[in-house]
Amino acid sequence: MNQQKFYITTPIYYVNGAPHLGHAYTSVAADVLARFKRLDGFDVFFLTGTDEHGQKVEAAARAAGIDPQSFTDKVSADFQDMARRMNISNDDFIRTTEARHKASAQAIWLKLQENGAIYLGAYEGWYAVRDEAFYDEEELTTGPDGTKRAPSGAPVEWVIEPSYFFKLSAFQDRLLAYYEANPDFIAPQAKRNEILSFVRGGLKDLSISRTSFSWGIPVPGDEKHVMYVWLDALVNYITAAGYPDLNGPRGGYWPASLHLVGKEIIRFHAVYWPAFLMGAGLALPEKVFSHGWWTVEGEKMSKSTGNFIDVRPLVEEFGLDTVRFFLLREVPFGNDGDFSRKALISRTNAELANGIGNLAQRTLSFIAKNAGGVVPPKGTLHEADHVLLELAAELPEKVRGAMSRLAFHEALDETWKLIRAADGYIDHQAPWALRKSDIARMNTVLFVLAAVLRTVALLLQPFMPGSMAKLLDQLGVAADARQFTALDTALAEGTPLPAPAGLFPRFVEAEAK
RNA sequence: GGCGGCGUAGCUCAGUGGUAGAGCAGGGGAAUCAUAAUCCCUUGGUCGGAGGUUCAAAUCCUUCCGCCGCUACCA
Repeated sequence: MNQQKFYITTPIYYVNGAPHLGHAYTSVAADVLARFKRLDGFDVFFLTGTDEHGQKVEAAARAAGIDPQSFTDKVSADFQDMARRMNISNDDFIRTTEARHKASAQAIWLKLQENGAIYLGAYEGWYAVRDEAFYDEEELTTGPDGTKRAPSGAPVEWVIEPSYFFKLSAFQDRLLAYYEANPDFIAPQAKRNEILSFVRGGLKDLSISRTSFSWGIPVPGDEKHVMYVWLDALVNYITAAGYPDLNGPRGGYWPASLHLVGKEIIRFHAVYWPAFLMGAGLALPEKVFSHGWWTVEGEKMSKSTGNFIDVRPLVEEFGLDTVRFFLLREVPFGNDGDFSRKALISRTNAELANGIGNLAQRTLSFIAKNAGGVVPPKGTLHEADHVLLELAAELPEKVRGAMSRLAFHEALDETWKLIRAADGYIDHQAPWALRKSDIARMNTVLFVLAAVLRTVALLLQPFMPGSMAKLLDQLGVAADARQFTALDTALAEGTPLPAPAGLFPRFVEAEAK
């Protein structure tokens, strides 16, 4: 069987700081999509990793008093720990300091050179030796003695340094034609508009080598230069597919189906990266999706306030699936949102504890006590049963549609409509009354509820893998019957069920003293 | 300045020409299987302001006000 391939990536995270909520968000979103596609029968390759070169990393290592490689080893390990603790199902974790990546980046450089997309020129600008940085004319101030100074106060001088350039300007028309021919390449729409406007405004050639520091991949044939970090970094996506040998076991995954990125790096992925690929004669990714940023308790996360939050303590306190759910439920993907303790508690109590948790508990404990602890026999279906089952039968396509647009919150919203409908159904059918009057009818009602719960649990697996595995266990669904194809088969009557146990405890905030 | 987005119930948002919607929060009632969870009913908006097109506008046009994003070579 030739499965359809789905290759999804997170950005590789820059190791000059520790992992925080923003990184976790991208990874969880990518993970949910990867899991969804696997359950839906795709051959998925899911990549994440760390971006480890560049001046900032070199400086951060120096500040920490260790060599850059030891420094990046440490920070990269922390990102890998976060991925593990968030239950991220990546198939590979790439580091740009790995030999396979150096080989790939140098190979693509040579290809670009061979294709005439690279030339040696000079980068000119106002440079502050003290800051080791270039500044724009507008950023400069004039000191009391009439000399130009950087915003930091450091003196600047006009520096001309040799640099290799990528002929980005030559790709403007081809990029615009590509955006035109592939209207969904950049999403959401507002970001596409920004990129279109940027590219239409004219592209300048891009300086793609540096001589002012050495922590990077050497330029082949001119080792005084290291490669510009973004060229180095972006290439990771194709390195993982085996480049320069795309005939290997993973070559079939290229081009990537989806690059998930934060909105601050959309340009690199939607302009530079496709241009590099065009220059190297390689296929372009199908889609780049830019998601929004989180504020925390209404405050922007920033270096100056130091209010970056690590999700790991939150996972300890609230549970992993609760945090995963909240991240994708609270805010439409693509929008900015606010992460507040109050919202996390009220959202998860209302929808997890009181919603699916309570529905599962009331159904399963009723079955355990009154239906012999097996999936009850289905009798004749009434109108109300058909209505609810029909709603459940329509859910997979609704969720699939939402997921294809990366509308996670919409997929969850549709699922919760069914959960609320099931709560209404159980109240109206009142199996606790049927227990005394009509056992066959009671069993039918319980069967319908169990069937609906199975549909919900199967579809929610990507979002909350641990909790939904528990729920499926409690519904007696075999481990090999949890792919989405199982949605087409009926729940087996008479299957013995284990004792039910709570899924999502209600969170009660400890009284402040 | 240029380009783009947004402004709809207390909150978060859906709704792109045909009698204003959802969830949460608020109010009233019911039920008791369940994690005191659930169900039913309900309060609440001159859809940022003004003008225009149309038989009909939250939805199209003009203008004004407010908020936000992009406007490249640190990543």
